[in-house]
Amino acid sequence: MSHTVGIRQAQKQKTRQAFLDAALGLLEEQSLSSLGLREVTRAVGVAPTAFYRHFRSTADLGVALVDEALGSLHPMVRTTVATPGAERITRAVRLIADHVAAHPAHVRFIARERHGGVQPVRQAIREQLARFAEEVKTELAKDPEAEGWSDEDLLMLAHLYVDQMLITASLFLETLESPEPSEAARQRVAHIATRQMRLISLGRQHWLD
Amino acid sequence: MSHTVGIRQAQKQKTRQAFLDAALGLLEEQSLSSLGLREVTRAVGVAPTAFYRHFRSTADLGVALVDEALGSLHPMVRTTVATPGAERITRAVRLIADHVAAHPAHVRFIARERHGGVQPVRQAIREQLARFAEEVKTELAKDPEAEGWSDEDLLMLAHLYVDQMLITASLFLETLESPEPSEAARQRVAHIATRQMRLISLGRQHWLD
DNA sequence: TGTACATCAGTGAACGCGCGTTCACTGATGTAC
DNA sequence: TGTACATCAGTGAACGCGCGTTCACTGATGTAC
Repeated sequence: MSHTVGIRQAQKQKTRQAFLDAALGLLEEQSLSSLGLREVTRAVGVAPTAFYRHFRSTADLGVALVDEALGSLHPMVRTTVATPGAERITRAVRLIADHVAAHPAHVRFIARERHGGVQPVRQAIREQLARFAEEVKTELAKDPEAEGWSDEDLLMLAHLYVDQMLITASLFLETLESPEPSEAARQRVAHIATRQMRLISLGRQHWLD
Repeated sequence: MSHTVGIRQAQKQKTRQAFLDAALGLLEEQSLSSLGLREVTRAVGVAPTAFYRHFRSTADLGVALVDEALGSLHPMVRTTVATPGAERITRAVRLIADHVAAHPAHVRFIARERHGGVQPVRQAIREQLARFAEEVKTELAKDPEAEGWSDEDLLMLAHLYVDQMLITASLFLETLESPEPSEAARQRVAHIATRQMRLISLGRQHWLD
């Protein structure tokens, strides 16, 4: 009764994932526009031509990586922003810190390629970030504080939060990249990020004064 | 009496500048980590080996580009932030819009390589941005509004402004890159950026409440 | 269950090409007298 | 001002190498009956 995927298709998925993992590893020290197809296949341990069974080009692989890196993050961001009161900022900063610690290569990839040299990948990231902004806007709109706010202003604020989250993620990343990664450095970033978001929230509270 | 540079040195400077200009052009559509040495010399119209008379590597050239792109911007940022009152934000947004319109390739380069795949270039950009933040902090400290603020909080705020300026610059850039660059799109970015900075300023005013 | 054929993920050889770097060079510019 | 030597920005040939892409292939998996 239960439908199994088939050995062939399962194996194909596995190889595809191996391509994504290998590429992500190689992209820690270079950008996508210099990533070679043969380099990736070598890291996976297959023939160069096998690449074409999965992706048209490294740009195509890059777009797949964008979805992997950001696709599953939407519900978590939504939930975090939906947290009421002062706890929202604390949770947001912790979410970012944990996510960077758990998936540093994904975060680096997004930060790097957001303005990188491969147009379709930039586009894919821009679309994902626009989705995040829309979702943050939707959650912010539910706050009592959102009363009297125009849709336009809420979206402006949502973008401010999303950009701020990205900046914070990239600062956490730098603490991991440093020769001597320290808990103290992470605490410092968390401290600054928390206060920057508090300052923005304060601005929000007095926006309609 | 006047000291001329010498024909040889003047010619060398001219060639060096041709390298920088050519590289900047090529970097509109790729990132530094994929920029080839031969590609640059071909664009300049000299032999590949001439490159080594000026730079050790393309990474070295990248660092030179960082200084060219950001080095001369410090006095302008200082003056703008020193503007008192509500005019400060208007002037800052106009400064950014004008700078992006005048030097789009420089702005794109900085946005792209800030998190790019070439460590020395990332480092150079980080140092320049830290200088900007310090300078903004110094100017902010002169405001009456800065009374009661700790140095740490002023620097936190300065970073927020600097990051915000970069985000705005990169949004102006996107309006130029779009297939149909419109004055309306630029106005929209200016409008949003102005209100985002106003919101931050509002937060600043109520920080010590 | 068994057989005969179709599909298709991964192979391996081959291609032409542009890459970064080396080296000894040339000839205009600079300098000492 | 003129001469003899030094400097050095740019040259051009040569190198070994890895690149992306093509093609016909193999053999395990899937499917029809």
